[in-house]
Amino acid sequence: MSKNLVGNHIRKLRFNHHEMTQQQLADKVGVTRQTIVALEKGNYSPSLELAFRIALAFGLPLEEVFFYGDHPKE
Amino acid sequence: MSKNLVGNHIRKLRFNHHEMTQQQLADKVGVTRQTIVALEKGNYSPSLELAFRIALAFGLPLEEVFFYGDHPKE
DNA sequence: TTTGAATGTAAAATAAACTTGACATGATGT
DNA sequence: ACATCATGTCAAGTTTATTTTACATTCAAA
Repeated sequence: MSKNLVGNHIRKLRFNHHEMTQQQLADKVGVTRQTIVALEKGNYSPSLELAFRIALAFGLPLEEVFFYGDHPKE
Repeated sequence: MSKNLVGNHIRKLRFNHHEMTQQQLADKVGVTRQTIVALEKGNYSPSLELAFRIALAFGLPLEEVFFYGDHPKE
C-alpha cells in the first residue's frame, strides 16, 4: 500500500548518459546494489541525503533525477 | 555520530516569506510538529518525499529549501 | 494573574529505508 | 559445456525517520 509518489530516472540515466552498472552506481554513492534495484523499481523513495548523492553521481541537479508525482520533469 | 550532511532553510522560510507556524507547516505537509522541529534542528534529513512536499508548501524548488553539504545555495 | 499560542525537549513505539547474504536467470564469451 | 557479469528477487536484520505522548518555557493577550 501507500503508493510511492516519488519517481526517478535512474535507470535511464545509468544507461544513456553514463554506461554505469547498478553495482558501480551503488559503490559510487555508497549503498548496496539492492538499494539501487529497489529505487529503480520504485519500491520506495530514498532518503534526501541519498537522493543528493545520486544526483551528484550523475552530475545533475536533484530534480532532474527525481520528481514528485507522475511528472517526469518534461 | 554520523553527521547529517543535508541542511535546510525551513525556519528562515517559515518566518520570512510565509509567516507560518511549525504546526501549520506540519499540517500542510502531513507530518507532526515534532518532525518539523527535528528538521529545523538538523537532527536528521527527511525522506525525499517529505522534502518535496515541504518545498511545495513554500512554492519553491527543492534545492532552494534543502542543500547538500555546507553550501546554502547562495 | 491566568490563559492560550508557539516553541523546545525527550522517551518509547512504529514505519520506512537500507544492509546482508543467498540463490536464480539470461546474455556473452571461451 | 563452463564461467562470468549484470540483473532480479526474497527474507531477516539493523538503522534512521516519523509518531505519539507528555511536560516545560516564553510571550502576548484578556
